[in-house]
Amino acid sequence: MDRMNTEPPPVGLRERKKRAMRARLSDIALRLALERGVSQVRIEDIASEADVSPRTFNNYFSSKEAAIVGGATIRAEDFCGILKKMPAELSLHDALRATAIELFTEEPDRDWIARARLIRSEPSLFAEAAKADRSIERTIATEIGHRTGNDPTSHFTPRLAAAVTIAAMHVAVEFWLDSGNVPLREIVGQIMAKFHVEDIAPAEDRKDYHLAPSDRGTP
Amino acid sequence: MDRMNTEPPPVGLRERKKRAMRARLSDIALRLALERGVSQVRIEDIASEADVSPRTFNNYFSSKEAAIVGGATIRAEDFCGILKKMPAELSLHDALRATAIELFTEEPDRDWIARARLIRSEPSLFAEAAKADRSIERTIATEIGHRTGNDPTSHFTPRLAAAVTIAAMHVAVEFWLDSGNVPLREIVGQIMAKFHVEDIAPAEDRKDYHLAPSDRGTP
DNA sequence: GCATTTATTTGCCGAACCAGCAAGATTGCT
DNA sequence: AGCAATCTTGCTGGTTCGGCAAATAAATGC
Repeated sequence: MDRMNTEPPPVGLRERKKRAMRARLSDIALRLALERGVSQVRIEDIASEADVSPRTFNNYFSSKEAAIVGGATIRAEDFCGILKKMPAELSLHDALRATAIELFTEEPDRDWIARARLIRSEPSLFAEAAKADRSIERTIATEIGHRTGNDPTSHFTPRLAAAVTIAAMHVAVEFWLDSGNVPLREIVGQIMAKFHVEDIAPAEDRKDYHLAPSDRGTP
Repeated sequence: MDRMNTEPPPVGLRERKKRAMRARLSDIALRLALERGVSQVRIEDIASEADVSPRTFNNYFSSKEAAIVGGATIRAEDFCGILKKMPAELSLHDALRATAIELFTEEPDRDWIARARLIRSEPSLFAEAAKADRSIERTIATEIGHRTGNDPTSHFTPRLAAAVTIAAMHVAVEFWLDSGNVPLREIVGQIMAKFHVEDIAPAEDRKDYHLAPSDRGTP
């Protein structure tokens, strides 16, 4: 009866608790890492601050590095969401540039900045972040392929566009971290204007890599 | 007197043994990982095959992942060496493209291919490789800065050029691994032609931060 | 040569990581 | 309230990885 509205649509209370715990562990991990340095943080420390057992921590994250980085691992959908809304008239590169800029319209908050700096200063964190980036790149490549009407499996253009875009955003963030108080979106805009990825030319399709029908068995 | 030629210039016997051991451990690690899968290889296994103690393994590599990936970590100097020799008349992008192509003139051997595949299939290895790539990227960025006559610290162009070039080479390799028997250098050439990084324009130095007069015209 | 210095190998150790397992506690649904 | 699904937790064992110091090997000096 009156329960109809109270239904747990995508978010049951259980799911929310789970996400909250994940976020909390991630926050604590980040804070401790900033205070003491990554190597001086033990899983036990994080767990005890969160009032859970160390074992529980490992149910959420497979390493402290994953916890520290993990909070920032939601961007791929954002990017794709924005890209999807870009008018079809735009060239691929213009669309990507606009997307990247829009992704950073609001300036990052303190935590995001601190995390970004930390990731770039600690190789173990950088490695962890790279793992995440890999799947992000694939997601974006798929979306680009969707937009340009071809499949990342048989054409490299989507993959290339995704890879260079991500690389450019990384450079932008890194440069921004080192520079003064210029808005990040400015730098992103400038950097995305400093290079150019070609949209796929329908003519030079799969002809030049004669790998069309066969191959592509096991990657 | 006659000692002048016999001096141990870069290579003492000690140094050679060291490198040989490093290479041997790396080879064994790779082979075992290919045979059993990375997670089924223990440090002890590698060490015992190499007839050294496990402790010694850790003197050479800080993890088995590092050992597996480590063999392929010499490329930066190669790239820079080739880039240095590129005629100054070439635009930056042309130079980078030519460098990338030359870097892959000889087709990779079996081991290289196997390692490349493995790295791309195992996240832990991919992460390790990413760590290495980071310093490679910096080295290349410095070299590019040297060529274009500006400092990666105060300008983002060298960093951007390095980052997108590396990203492109990765895409090329990955695509090549999945595709038939097209020469790798072909794919590298095609991919490097699908995008373009601008050489730095001496005019738009650091001034244009935060004024970006509708970005320089892109044709 | 032989002694000295310098670098490497090794064993021993301990702190820490991390996943499987099964019991106990929570939550969701009816 | 009762039942099923899920989450938490302690326990555990295998593994990692670096510090330390003694033994061993290589390079240097005399």
